[in-house]
Amino acid sequence: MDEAQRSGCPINLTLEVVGDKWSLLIIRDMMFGNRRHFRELLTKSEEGISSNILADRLKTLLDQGIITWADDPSHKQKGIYSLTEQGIELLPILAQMSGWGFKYLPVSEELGIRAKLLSQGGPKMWAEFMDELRETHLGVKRRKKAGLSVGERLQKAYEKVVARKGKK
Amino acid sequence: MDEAQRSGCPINLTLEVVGDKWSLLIIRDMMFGNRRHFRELLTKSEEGISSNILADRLKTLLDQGIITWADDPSHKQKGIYSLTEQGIELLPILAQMSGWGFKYLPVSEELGIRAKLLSQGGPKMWAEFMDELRETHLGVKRRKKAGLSVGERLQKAYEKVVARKGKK
DNA sequence: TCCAACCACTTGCATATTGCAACTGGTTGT
DNA sequence: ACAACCAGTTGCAATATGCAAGTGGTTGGA
Repeated sequence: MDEAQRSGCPINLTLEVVGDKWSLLIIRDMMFGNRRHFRELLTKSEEGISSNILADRLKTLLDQGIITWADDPSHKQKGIYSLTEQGIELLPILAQMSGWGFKYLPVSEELGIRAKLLSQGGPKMWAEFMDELRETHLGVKRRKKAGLSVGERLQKAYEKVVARKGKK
Repeated sequence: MDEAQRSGCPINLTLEVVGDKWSLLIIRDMMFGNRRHFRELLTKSEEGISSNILADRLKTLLDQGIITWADDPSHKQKGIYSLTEQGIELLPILAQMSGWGFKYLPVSEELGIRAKLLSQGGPKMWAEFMDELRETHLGVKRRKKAGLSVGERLQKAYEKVVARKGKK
């Protein structure tokens, strides 16, 4: 990793941290797919990241304070990666990217449904989802809302599309 | 450019289009700095992109329908690059990145002031700025609002910080 | 107890992308 | 007529990425 930065512009600095093709996908999988172990991130992602790149990116994200690492008490070798508050606050960026991609790019139906819901839900839904992430990743308790969580709603919608497509 | 895509996920697709270290900086300079010619983008950016990379990225952005190119009637060699609606709608992504970078990264004071204002202004200010961009880049007339435009306000704020820092 | 499967990576090497500097061919203003 | 400006292109070195295989260890079941 190089330390020389190109400029003090916030957009530039953000791009220097997460502006590559993989970092935000790892964050996405941690947020929406609840992938927390190395192996999960490696094998359960749509895109097939290779292990050396994944290792390198996780290291960078750790250094940057976007994720943290902890032992998994259930397994001596497993570690659990968690998002920090800083990492959780990347959600609005992902949500905006998701909405833009959904509008202008050839998104697949099953993977687009989340983008659609998230986009329709707007900042209010994002804030709710971020609160859920704070609970899962930071252990911050929150008041139970009535009905399904945002995470659950997104998951259900995804599964519904997959089921429907499988039937056809 | 390769055509093989990694997945139909909207976030992934967006990253494949603008997920490199330069594309969004070019868009940023077109939006906030009103850089419209090759030479302006090349020399007046904070970061110092090299000409071959700039040429390559402009080509990609053209192919993707994010910008357009037109002759500059005032100069036979000059071309003018403009944002399309699709390009203008990248603003919320830039605004979110800007806000996140401002909050968590070592942003310089003069370059951070825009991020701060844009973040405080929220989606309403972004929408107004996008309307201004539609006027400048697409020729869409809009109703004049009272007072300074968002673009002008951001520019004034920037100049004010620069002037103050120069004095010290 | 043994062994296959799983765990988190690391290593070596080929390929692709980036970055620098110089260069091209043309236009504009004085 | 000539220097400065215009939009790039070219060649090459340095860096980053991607693939496949390997490392050293843990776990769970027969």
